[in-house]
Amino acid sequence: MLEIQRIRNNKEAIIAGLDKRNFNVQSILEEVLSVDEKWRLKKTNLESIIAEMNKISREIGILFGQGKKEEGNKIKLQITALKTKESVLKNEVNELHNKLVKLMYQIPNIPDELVKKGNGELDNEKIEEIGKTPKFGFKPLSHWEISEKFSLIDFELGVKITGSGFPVYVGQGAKLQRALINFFLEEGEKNGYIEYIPPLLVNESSGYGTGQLPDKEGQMYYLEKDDLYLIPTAEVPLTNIYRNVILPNDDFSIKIMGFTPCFRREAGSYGKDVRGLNRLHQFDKVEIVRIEHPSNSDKALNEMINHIKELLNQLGLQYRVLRLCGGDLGFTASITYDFEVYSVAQDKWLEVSSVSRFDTFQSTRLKLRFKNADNKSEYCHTLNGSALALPRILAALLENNQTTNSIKIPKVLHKFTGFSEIVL
RNA sequence: GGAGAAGUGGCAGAGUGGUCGAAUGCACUGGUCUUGAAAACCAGCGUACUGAAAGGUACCGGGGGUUCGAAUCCCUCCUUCUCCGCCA
Repeated sequence: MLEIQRIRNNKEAIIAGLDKRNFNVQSILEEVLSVDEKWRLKKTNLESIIAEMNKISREIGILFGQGKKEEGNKIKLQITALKTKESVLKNEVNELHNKLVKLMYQIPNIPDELVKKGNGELDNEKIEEIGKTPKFGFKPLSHWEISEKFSLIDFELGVKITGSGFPVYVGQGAKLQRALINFFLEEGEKNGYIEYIPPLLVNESSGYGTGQLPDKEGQMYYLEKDDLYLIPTAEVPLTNIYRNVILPNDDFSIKIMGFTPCFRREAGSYGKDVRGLNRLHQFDKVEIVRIEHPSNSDKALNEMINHIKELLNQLGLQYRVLRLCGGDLGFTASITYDFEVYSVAQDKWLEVSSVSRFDTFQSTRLKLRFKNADNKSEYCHTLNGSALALPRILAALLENNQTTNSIKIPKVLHKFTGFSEIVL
């Protein structure tokens, strides 16, 4: 969430920034400021009453210590009036604070200067497009047709075992999947990321820490019996490693990654969007996360972008990079670049990665800080990105590398798959 | 799952109702001494909110309660350890 100081001091800039999201924040901000002021006033008031009570209590202690019981009991009466005042004020302060937090949780992150105002997908800026559209001498099949033809993925079996959106990878399909995971992890390692295998279920605090809660509650699977959520992305457990952490100095750059399955309810999705591997309830992903000094977060973002481009280059996929407009930007991000690969058979761009900088939006919730040169704590910047999400990469690989009787496997994967093509 | 014990500052470890934000040791930082280092000695050494500052407030696993007053008593949850049961 935004720092309250920032709201106090930069109201106009925040309004202008959020206008790019078409988010009219003016009335919320005004309410925040007025609640904040009332809250601080009442709190000061309350604290001075408590201070008075503490003082009297201490005196009572001294009197009792000296055996002056009667005098002590006499003073006790002074406190009764203060106590009533205290409990009333305490309720007011709590109420105001809850109200304040609730309001603050409604305010999304301020978009970066580079982010353009826009309504949705159509207003995203294309930054670059790399690679060529493959040519076929025949009508290319969709990946779900290929999966069936070569027995790589069994969607119906998934329906039988669980339900739609839970595909079963079989034989060489499974191995290809595993190869991609290994390839992504190995590239991450080359780029200095430390690998974690985190829990796939997280508690409520973790959900709040990275911002999935409260605004994306419906998107996550929830286990009521144990009060736990299935992770929608490894971002949640990975970033929460650093919840409530104060890094000891200002010289740090934390690079971590993890492969996990991801679970998303995707309520409301339907039709051709969910066909095949396009949108799943369970999918695999390698996620990279960085914790950075504010002055280094832009550099980190660029490194991440280059890292992802390199992955796509090595896989030989045609792709484009988009900078999301304000309207399409996620709640917690200040800037996001989406990577989309082109699927010939579907004539469609498929999102395979999303790299975001959150500035201090997550770290304020996480209470993730570092000690600066003056030994004061400051909030870190957090960033994350998919490197990469598997299903759509697999879809594009199958579709773009098909011949009439085989699938060619990109060279970089051979050492992981043990085969260079899949044949009928 | 059942029975028991325990959770205190970076670590170790006192404190079982009153001036305790918390003894002591170690670690760490600064200083004295020394050619330098070690040792010794002296001093400092948690976080957050609020305030111009002085100060105030909160925090002894989390939450709630009793009390004029809680690290200390009560309730509840979490975690760790020991024993039993079950088990990949």
